[in-house]
Amino acid sequence: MKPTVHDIAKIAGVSLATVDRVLNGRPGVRSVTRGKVEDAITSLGYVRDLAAANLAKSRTYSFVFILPANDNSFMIGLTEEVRGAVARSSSERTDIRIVDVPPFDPGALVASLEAVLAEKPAGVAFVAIDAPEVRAAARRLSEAGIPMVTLVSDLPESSRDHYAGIDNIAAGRTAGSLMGRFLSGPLMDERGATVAVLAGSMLVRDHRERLEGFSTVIAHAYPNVHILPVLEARDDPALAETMVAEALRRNADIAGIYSLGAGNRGLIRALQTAHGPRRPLVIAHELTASTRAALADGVIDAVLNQDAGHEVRSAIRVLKAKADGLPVLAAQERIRIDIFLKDNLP
Amino acid sequence: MKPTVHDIAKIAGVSLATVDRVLNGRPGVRSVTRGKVEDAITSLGYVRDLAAANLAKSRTYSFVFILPANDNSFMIGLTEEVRGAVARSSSERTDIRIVDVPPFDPGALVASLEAVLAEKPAGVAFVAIDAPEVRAAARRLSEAGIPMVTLVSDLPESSRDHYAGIDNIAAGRTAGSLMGRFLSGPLMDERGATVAVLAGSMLVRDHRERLEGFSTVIAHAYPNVHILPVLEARDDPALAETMVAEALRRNADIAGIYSLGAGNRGLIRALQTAHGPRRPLVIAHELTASTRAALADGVIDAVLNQDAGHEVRSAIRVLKAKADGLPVLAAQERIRIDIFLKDNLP
DNA sequence: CAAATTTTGATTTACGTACCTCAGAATTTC
DNA sequence: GAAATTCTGAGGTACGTAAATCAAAATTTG
Repeated sequence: MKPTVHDIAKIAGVSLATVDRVLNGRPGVRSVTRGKVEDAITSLGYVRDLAAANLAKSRTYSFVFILPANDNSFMIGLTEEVRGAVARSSSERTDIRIVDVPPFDPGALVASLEAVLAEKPAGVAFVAIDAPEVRAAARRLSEAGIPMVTLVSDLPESSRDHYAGIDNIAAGRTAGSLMGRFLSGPLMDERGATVAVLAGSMLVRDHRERLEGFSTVIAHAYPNVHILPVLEARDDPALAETMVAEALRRNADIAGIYSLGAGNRGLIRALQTAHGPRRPLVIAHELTASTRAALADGVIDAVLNQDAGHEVRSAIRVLKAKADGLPVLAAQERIRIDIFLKDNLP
Repeated sequence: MKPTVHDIAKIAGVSLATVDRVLNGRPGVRSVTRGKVEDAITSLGYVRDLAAANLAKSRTYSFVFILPANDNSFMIGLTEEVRGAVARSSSERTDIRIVDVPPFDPGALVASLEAVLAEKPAGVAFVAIDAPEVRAAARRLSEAGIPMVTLVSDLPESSRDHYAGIDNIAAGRTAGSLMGRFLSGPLMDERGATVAVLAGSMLVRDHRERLEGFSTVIAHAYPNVHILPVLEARDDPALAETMVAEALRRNADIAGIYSLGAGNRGLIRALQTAHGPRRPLVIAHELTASTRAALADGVIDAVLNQDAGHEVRSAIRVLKAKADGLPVLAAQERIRIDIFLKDNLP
């Protein structure tokens, strides 16, 4: 039988009230008595029954998710997943609020974080922007003892407790490796091959890191692949379409395209209307309705994906664990880089 | 405020005891009264608080995991993950027992299932063997109302409630697609390329399905890739080593190897000692210490993996949900086919 | 040594559900 | 219409913890 507070009281020779005072750090216990109780706790191997404790406290975990109001499919999907968690909140004892912020705007994010700080929730998740003022705001939340998880884009060397997202350098490296291997052969002659990179913004850390990983692998393992200057389309489908179309027109020998950001609808349209000598090899990020269709049609060759649902569920689990001072299961919370070819589409 | 049993009693104009009788299907309620209570339940949108109910029942979920006593790294890792779950069992209200069975032995598996049936646990997970007698034993468990989850290898069209494992046909297709693309070019001349397949046993469904997916893609998309007759090494490292060494000796022009089973230690040893004109392209299954090292060293080119930890945690979640008659979150329980290149090793 | 203060014990209520008993009411059966 | 049977209500205890009150004991302070 699992030991209970009653067992502790019996073993320590004190009353239940004193055990409760020790367990919940309430005042009014001499240190000798506290010692006896603590000894009993360790000797019995007591662990508090969280379900019973939460029931007694009639506790709900109040969490805030700060999400950029970006209209690309990935962010919409992410928001949808958070909504799903909101729908499940009653059975999970959570109370999740979604706060929208303008995208790519450090000031707005800081303002939201400050507002959140005032209401003292049990935890906060947000898509980070890598800026000093955001880091400072995060520090204030941390000092207020509010658990914090970054979603999708990280804020390293900050006071956040956890990052629920993929390793973007590894993702970039993987894309580079696939690009190199797929190009070697049919699409590459002795003079090498030219590759274009389409990004959202080099201000966002995840995009920078993907590019870094990609470039490193290409430079080291596939030296005769040349990378063109990065096209920054701000994750905007329309802008992406014109930029890619323009690039394909100028450079007829583009053999591969790596799209490391969002807004792939535009990329796909540009690819479908272009008619060069041969179709370029395309690797993109995030499995959405449009990239999935493009993959099935052979317009895109591979999609690297991060599972938004997993990220959201993981963020919630971690926030709960941190709120309770419990350890997290690292293996369960690692977000994978999914690689989809048309053969393993779910 | 979430409605409670007290609210139902108030709204329905009955006592708490009657509400309890209706909720827990106890006898002694006239159908008119039952109707009033049920109306109140639906109108209030009442859902029973599982945590409180489990506390009141001081319930623990007793689960049995039947695992083949195979000594390859994957099965050892799987068992390890179940052990981890056992370690967490006190905080998760589970009581998990591990039962070992001899591998590839339908009779032994049936005997274990029968033994499990006698003790009436709250759920059973097992690595299925695709045989009629196993299907029959599963039916008996199902008729006894015991939730059942197949792990790693499925028993389709049976009475199991859920399969916690990957889509092996898709895995085989993915391997075929990677093999075809990676071979096209440097390793393939006009005459095509020869590929060897190493399997455990064609008696196990997951191996058959992987081969099926692989062969289909090769036949359709890469017709000038020739597949040699399958080598069946019973997931035994020693046997695998001799068979692969022998095959490489006979067939100097093997350009690729697809290892779709376990026991890759032997394959790797054979590859390291062989010295043909050029290293074959190798795609294997399951990320273990040895395949990971081989991937890092460039002896293996890609590893398809199923996350044993995810499978075990998923099986437990699903068994719990089934035991409680709750729905499962399909997206959360889908086991991914992880693709690892040396660039995205975790 | 008395007074003030701190520490401790005993007891209670609560969280939301399960499960039990017993008495009384309603209904059915004869 | 009485007896037997079936329903229903009222109330309690339990699960393991939280949190409160109040009195009694121990300790410290003056």
